[in-house]
Amino acid sequence: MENINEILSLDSKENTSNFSKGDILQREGENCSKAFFVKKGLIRSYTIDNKGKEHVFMFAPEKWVIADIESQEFNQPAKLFIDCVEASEVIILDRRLLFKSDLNIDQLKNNVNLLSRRVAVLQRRVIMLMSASAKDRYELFLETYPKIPNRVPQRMIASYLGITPQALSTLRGEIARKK
Amino acid sequence: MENINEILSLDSKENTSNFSKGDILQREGENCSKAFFVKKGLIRSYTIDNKGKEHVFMFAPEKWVIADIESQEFNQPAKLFIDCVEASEVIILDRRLLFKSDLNIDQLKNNVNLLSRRVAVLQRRVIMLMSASAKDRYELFLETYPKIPNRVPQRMIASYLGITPQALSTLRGEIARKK
DNA sequence: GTGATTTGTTAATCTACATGAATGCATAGG
DNA sequence: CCTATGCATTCATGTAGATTAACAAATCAC
Repeated sequence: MENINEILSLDSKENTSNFSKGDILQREGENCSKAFFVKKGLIRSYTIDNKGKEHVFMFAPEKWVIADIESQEFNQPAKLFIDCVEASEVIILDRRLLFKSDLNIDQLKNNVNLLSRRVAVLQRRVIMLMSASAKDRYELFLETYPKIPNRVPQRMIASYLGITPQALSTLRGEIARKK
Repeated sequence: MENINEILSLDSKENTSNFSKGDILQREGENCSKAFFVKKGLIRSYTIDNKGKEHVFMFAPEKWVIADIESQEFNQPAKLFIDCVEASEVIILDRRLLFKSDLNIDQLKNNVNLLSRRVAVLQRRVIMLMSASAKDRYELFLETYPKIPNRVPQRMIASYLGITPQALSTLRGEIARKK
């Protein structure tokens, strides 16, 4: 969701809110018509499975948008939690504003591009999850989010990769030893 | 990509082509501006990793659309192969027609919805790949594609699930024994 | 039809990663 | 300041699924 000119132009019409580290913007089960644009800080979305285990779906550093598109699209209560990894400044957008209202052709084309980009990123992630080892996935994470590894606790990175913090620790140990 | 009225309306302007089982519609490395709408039959997309192993990305039975959106979006040569699991009748669409040309507002809104749906499906698949066991993934596959399990070779289902054919065979054995 | 290749199944062994527990550090609250 | 809780790391052990191999059934080529 890199092209953000349009979103920023909505800034004046929408609220910018400030949140502290750990604040929860959306809980599982809630009605979720909101999307969150990160002006400053770092937020993440995640599920909690039936064994109580967290699975980080994505991180959103500055200028990224985060939303529970699956639940919105199927008109279901939220499947994802969204909370702040750092203190953050967030523009809260109504999803209907982004996708449904009386936008003009250029805005709609822009949205088509935003969504295509999102599909592309997810396609890559699915292929990666199916075919790559934990080490390869860690390396792709570093590429995808080059600026955030030192801002995110190890356990969240592990959760994003689909492995345990212990496995990530061992992995990092091996990588460090090789260099 | 369930809402297909618009696509079907393009039918007359576009070519319908017939393919035999095994025919390849797109190869890795090719320029890929096409999307494929399946009128009849069954096609799939997949990657081949650097160890020569296939990973099925998705199946497209009747009325589904398949395309390598990642490569198109980033203007790269195709990452995905696309071929026919069964003899198929396919409408070949130019991606630019679907996403880029002078469409009217309703058509663009429709495309936004198609892409949102696609994002939603991929979000679900990512979460599933991260958190679910092979057995759970198999059950979700049966839900996602209720009509095709008997039309697709086991090895392709295994590949879609991210496991080996042997593991799937054992799994199916266990499920059958329990019933 | 016949032989050859591909497919699905079962079983033995191997391995990447999970799980559980112990330890040293850090950060937070009183 | 001290204690408590959480976090990262390491190690011992467990396990889901990979790998390899063998074989039967199905499909393909001719």
